[in-house]
Amino acid sequence: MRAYIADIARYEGQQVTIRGWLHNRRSSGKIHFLIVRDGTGFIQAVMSKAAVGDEAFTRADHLSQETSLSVAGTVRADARARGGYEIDVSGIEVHGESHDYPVTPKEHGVDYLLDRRHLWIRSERQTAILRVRHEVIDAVRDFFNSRGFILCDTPIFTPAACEGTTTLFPVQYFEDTTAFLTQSGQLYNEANAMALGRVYCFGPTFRAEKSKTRRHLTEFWMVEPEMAYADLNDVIELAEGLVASVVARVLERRRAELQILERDTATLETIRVPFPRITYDQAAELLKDKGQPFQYGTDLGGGDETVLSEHFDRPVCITHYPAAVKAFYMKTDPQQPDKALCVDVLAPEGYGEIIGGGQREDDLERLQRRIQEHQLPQEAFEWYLDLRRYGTVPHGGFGMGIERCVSWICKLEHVRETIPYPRMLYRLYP
RNA sequence: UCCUCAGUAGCUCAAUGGCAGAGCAUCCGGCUGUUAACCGGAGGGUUGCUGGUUCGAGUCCAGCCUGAGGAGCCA
Repeated sequence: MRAYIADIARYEGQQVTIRGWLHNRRSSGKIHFLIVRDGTGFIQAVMSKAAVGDEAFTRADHLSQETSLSVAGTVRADARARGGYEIDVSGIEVHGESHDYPVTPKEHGVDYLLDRRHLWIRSERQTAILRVRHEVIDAVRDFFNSRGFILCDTPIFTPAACEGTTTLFPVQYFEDTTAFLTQSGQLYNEANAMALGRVYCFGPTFRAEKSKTRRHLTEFWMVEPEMAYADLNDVIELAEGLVASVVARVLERRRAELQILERDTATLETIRVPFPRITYDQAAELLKDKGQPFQYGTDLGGGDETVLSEHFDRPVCITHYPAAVKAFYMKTDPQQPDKALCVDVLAPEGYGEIIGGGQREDDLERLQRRIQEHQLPQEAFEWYLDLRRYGTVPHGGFGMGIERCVSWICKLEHVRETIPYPRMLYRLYP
């Protein structure tokens, strides 16, 4: 009977066949220990000479790492085994040999591994991360779907910049114009929200920033909800609910993966809404108290975010940034016109920004003025301005970076391990 | 674009300006409970590239290439 390793407990005492790959092998004269993986997990298959005979035993002498094979045998509970079960082998069928597999059980450098990312993802650690990624994405979808949000995806090819063209990838294909790869679904999302009320888009995003840091990718995935008839407080509550829900879901369903990653889950268990909220001004005070060199009026830098996110034991919401450092579509605060009705959510443990969003400018004239101030071509935004011409309402939303979120939940050193094939400055292969 | 660091066997790394080394991987042999198994043996090198200093350069100097970390910018 075909069985998956993840379900192996169900088959105790039964004869099963596992179809997978050889992860590692240890041998002595009359016994082979074969670590087999099938994508759902790892299990040790024990092959003794007495049980399978000399010929079959000798044929297994040279099975090498990542040989694809089917292993038939009896499932046996064993306290010595990781996972609690082993398979006593009765027979092996090899499907494809594998010689000199490049990713050995020993250490490798990052560059070496990234050049072999298509093989690296077979490793226990990488499969654990990719399962957490799957769970995060699944939890995000469930969160919005269960709250009545409609998935309404936005285009990848866009005619103009969301916030200027300097960090966009140009595409030469369309007649008489240069297209760009999207850096946010934001503007289209606003149109969708005026049609469907509460919407979200979820897709790849492209940033042509010359960023070389552990929190940047040139191609990453972002989920962006947008709500009609919503103010900044509604946006913050939605963001808090999403983050808490995603963390709870991963703790509920992917504890084994977090354990493989040696992730201390204590700091994740405590995450409950509401999150602490501070204004930009309070953040500036806090940075000053902590001796962080910080120029009031500028955006928070990576180091500033690290200091702030280490100060709180859960994600922290930072609101009311200076309008000057935020995008043109951010609504300014009527109480203090130099500040924007925006929110960034910083993940704890030094991970920094995972969410950015806020309330959008819903007044036609103020929005036109902002477009001029940012020296953007108004004709490219006429359709966007229509949203203010035909039944404008207060509305808002945010974007959450999936890779940064996964990186924090798994407590990784670098976001490049959170996506199957990372795209970075100087990294396009494989 | 700028700053810092790195590049030596298939991989991870050593080597005071003086014979190019180890562990793992591979191959051969041994071992019936191993957990990155272990023990013995063998093969494996244009020290990133170009030039310079020197009796002698993996090592010092200059330039270049490739990568990593960070800055700016951002999710």
